[in-house]
Amino acid sequence: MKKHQVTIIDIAKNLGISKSTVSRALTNNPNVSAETRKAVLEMAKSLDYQPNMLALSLIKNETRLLGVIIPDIQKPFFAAIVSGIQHAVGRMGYRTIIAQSDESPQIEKENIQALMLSRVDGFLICHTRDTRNFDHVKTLYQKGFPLVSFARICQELPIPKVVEDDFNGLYTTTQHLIETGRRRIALLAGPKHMRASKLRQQGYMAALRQNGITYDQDLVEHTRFLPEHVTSAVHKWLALPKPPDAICTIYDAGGIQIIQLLKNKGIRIPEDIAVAGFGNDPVASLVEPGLTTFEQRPYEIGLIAGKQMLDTLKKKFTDMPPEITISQGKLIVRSST
Amino acid sequence: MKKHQVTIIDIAKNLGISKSTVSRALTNNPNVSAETRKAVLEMAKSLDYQPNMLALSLIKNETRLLGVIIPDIQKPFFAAIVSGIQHAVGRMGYRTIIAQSDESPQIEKENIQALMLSRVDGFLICHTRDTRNFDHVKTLYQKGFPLVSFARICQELPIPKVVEDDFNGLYTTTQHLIETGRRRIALLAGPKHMRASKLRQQGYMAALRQNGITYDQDLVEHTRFLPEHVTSAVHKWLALPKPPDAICTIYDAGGIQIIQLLKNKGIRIPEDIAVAGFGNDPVASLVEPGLTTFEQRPYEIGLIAGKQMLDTLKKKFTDMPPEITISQGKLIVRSST
DNA sequence: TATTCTTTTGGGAACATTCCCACAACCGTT
DNA sequence: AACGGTTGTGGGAATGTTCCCAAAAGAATA
Repeated sequence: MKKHQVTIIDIAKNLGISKSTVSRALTNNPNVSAETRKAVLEMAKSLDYQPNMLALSLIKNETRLLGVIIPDIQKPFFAAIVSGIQHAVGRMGYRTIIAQSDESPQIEKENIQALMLSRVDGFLICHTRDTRNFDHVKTLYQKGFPLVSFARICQELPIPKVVEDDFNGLYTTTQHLIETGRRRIALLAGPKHMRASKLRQQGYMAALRQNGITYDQDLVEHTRFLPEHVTSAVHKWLALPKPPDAICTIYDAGGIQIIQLLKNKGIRIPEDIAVAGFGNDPVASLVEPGLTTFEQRPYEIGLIAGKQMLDTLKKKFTDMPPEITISQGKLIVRSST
Repeated sequence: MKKHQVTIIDIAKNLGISKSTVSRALTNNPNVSAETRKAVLEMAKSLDYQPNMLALSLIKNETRLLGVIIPDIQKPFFAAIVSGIQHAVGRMGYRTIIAQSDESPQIEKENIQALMLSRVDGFLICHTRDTRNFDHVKTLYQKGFPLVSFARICQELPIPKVVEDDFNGLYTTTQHLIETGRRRIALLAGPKHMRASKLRQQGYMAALRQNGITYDQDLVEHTRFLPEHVTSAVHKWLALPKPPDAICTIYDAGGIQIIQLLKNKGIRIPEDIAVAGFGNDPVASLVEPGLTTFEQRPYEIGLIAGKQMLDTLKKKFTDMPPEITISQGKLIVRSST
């Protein structure tokens, strides 16, 4: 079944020369006579020789493979980032191994350890919503692996980071809601410990403060991005003596679910309650009414992250501590507000 | 920067024993005394030894890496398949390198050649919508690479194939439209040479025939899945002396676009024209009206394809020619029909 | 013709690991 | 005491490649 693979030694034997000479001919080394090179190239072609990258990797200790750790490839946001990363690093001959953590910190850790053993040349990591311990990434850092952190970043290491326009996104969205006459604006946030959620909430609070609206703790709910959390948050808000006249969320899927819930209850959007999201997922424009949302460009985030990885691999960042890069976004107003 | 990596030779030197013995202790080979094994394990731990999979791969000529070739990871259909594949093969310690062809047959070919050089252990391939020449896959087959073809399959090789419920899907959908009183049913198909498109069209035609409806060539349009093709098809149909009272498509994105187009023209759905899709993309339930569609389970397709790959790797299919597997679907009726 | 310089080639180490073979040490049996 | 068996260990080949060093062959100079 599996026949002997053709090696440079086979070429050498067939031509009665040494493997060193064959290697030179194949690698464009100048120290070969023109006729020898020609003979080697022809023989390589006729034997259908394929270089064995494994042997090369072993010598150079470089695989040209990058590990990409994401929670879930089925989320359009992550799929777009992966696409961006691949297009950025593919030009330089790097391939990516995608590993999904399924939002489990344990699996995230296992994936990283497995890819470390596979000797990938670097890691691009987006943590699970529950990752709070970063020891596994610190180990990577100590071992000298090039690292780039994106979206849900690790702040405890001096590595390149690419994030969304968190603060500004919710600041702008909240500002827009206030400008359209809303005063009791609820916020569907994420896990309390999560950096992006905290920043987005700060943007929301800053807009309220700037417009002289007092912050009402009852109008802010924290979720772990699960549908049941959204349902209970909405029910809680609707049961308030003074229910909100607008709800903004830190993620589109939550906004879309809220639209469905409110429609089912016969509540008019945006007349009774306005709804806004974050991210501009492909679905945001398809729901009825269209979801007002702060656009993010995940593909661009991937491109930037990939670029940063290439720079790190070229050791451009030997001294200067790598900065955090914010991918700008903009508000897209649709009929939900 | 990059310090010397710890090898079994370092362990051997530190303990004053040979590398063979260290190797045995580390691989649970029985021919080591209990005390030696203990000493080796402790030393390995204290030196933070990490086995080098590259060397192992070189010896065994096996990387535990699989190449997955898809057109576009940003399409939910392919993202779900990838997820299924990963979960199926991950259990057996296989990792996947995802390569996107961006619907370009040329890039598809280049990706396959690059991954071949990287010595992946097998390929799971979904071709571009324009791939008609399969020489690159035949080369792979001749070289003995395990192959699995899914969704847009290559029919010219005796390899495992996993496909959607093509014929039945459009047969059932068309049948449903007829049962709800439709008589002039248009079909938005795909490229003429594409197997899935042909089969789906056959399902559509079979349902018409069985109900005594004569096939009208004017009601069938072929697209390359681009939005502009959809627009011109719809315009053409609406300009007919007797426009259709239903439109079914072989992909959800087309159906959704048609819904938008008709709504913009003030045409009522489903009263004036009913619309049906294929695939049950996540968005199908979110548009208004909800898109009736024939559900496919891409995650399941991925699981099956991954399973078939594992079987092929275990050489289960030495003799029997591998069959084509059809992932069953079912009609989901929503308010667009 | 001898000497130096350049070009081309071959031999072997190195990368990290496993596996086969040989040998030593120890044990029990005759 | 000699023999056969088991158990633990070391040495070296093998995987496919590159790279360094030495040497051979050829060309150019004195």
